[in-house]
Amino acid sequence: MKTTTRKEEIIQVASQLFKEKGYSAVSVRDIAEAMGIKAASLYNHIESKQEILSVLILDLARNFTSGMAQVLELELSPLQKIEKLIELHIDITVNYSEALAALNNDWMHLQGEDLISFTQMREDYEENFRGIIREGIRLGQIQSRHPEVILFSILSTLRTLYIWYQKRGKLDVNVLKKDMVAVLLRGIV
Amino acid sequence: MKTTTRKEEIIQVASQLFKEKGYSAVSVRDIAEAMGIKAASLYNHIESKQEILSVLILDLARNFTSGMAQVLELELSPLQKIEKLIELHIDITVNYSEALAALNNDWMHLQGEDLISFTQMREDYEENFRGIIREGIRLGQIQSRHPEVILFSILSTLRTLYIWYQKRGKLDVNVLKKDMVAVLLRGIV
DNA sequence: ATAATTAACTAACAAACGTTAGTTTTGTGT
DNA sequence: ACACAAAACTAACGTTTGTTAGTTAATTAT
Repeated sequence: MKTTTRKEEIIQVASQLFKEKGYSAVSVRDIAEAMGIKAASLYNHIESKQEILSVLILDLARNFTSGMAQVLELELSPLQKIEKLIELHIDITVNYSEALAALNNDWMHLQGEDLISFTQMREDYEENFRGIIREGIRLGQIQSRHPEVILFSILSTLRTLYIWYQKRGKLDVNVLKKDMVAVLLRGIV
Repeated sequence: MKTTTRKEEIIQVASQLFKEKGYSAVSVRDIAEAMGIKAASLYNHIESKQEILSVLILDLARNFTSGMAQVLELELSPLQKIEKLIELHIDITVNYSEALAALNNDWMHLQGEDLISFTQMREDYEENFRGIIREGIRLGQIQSRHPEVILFSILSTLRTLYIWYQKRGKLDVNVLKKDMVAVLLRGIV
């Protein structure tokens, strides 16, 4: 039962092109050509070029949001929660690296309500993450540094992992998780 | 003696727009409007839109390259060299954040020889950084983990610092350097 | 076999794109 | 006041952009 609709195919092909050149530099004719059809034919399946971006980014953003919600429900220490979040990011990186590229680089090209709800989700996600770090500091599990520096250092690494993961040929996900947790939490020294 | 030529003004204005929307999503008419002139007038000062991108990115890339060269010449331990490199990135982030955005996000829109020499500089830079990490591991100063994970974790944080630095209103550069070095080298635990 | 649906096609649109040519305005030094 | 250079202008160019309309071919359901 492999049901990939034509629309999903288009979105997938488009996401690969977006990853390479960015949303604005990819024309609908580029997408069509990559699928071996004419540009106009795309519009039997999609409403607009915008819709592709919207689906790509918002679906993934909801993915992050629900992942965060699940972690927050668990009865874990702050440090263990951060570990879970690192694993969440890595899982998403491995499975949705193209959508992740769009989310990272092209979110500002969303329009109207889409842009608003994305920004909101992103803000909430970061705020939740920050809360976990604060709690970790309060409990003495995390160094008493400005939470913002810690949050940023972890998030920026996780967010750009997709660039690096494809380059360094698919190493084992579980090894990667272990190493990332070690480096991000305990440093390199 | 403040000599900012008109060309430099254009490049600076353009870089701010590129930072917000990316090279491809900014038209020469956008740039002109931001300067209060007509698009055609830009061409009294620049050769092409491409030239703006080229100047922005390659100048900065050479900046990184020479910074790395200086660090390599110093008689320092690997760990101290990494500290210097972190400081180099932070200095560049503070002073050239717009060009840094272009370098990070729009380098793939360089053409011909520019693209080749950028890619080469970037590769060399990373290879030098990797060498320092390897040496640190050899000397037992750095944890014996895959150098690639360490390199990536540090570089991705430093490369995206510009996004975060502007948002969290200009905190003191020296404090930032200290905190970044601490977090990146010694972790958060 | 026929009807209905799906998905491709050609042709064209108005708008926006980077850029060129030729001209006029603005500012500076003599 | 005049000459010269710098920097703006208007007008237009050929392309490319996202998208629509209308039509045809291919597939599936009855």
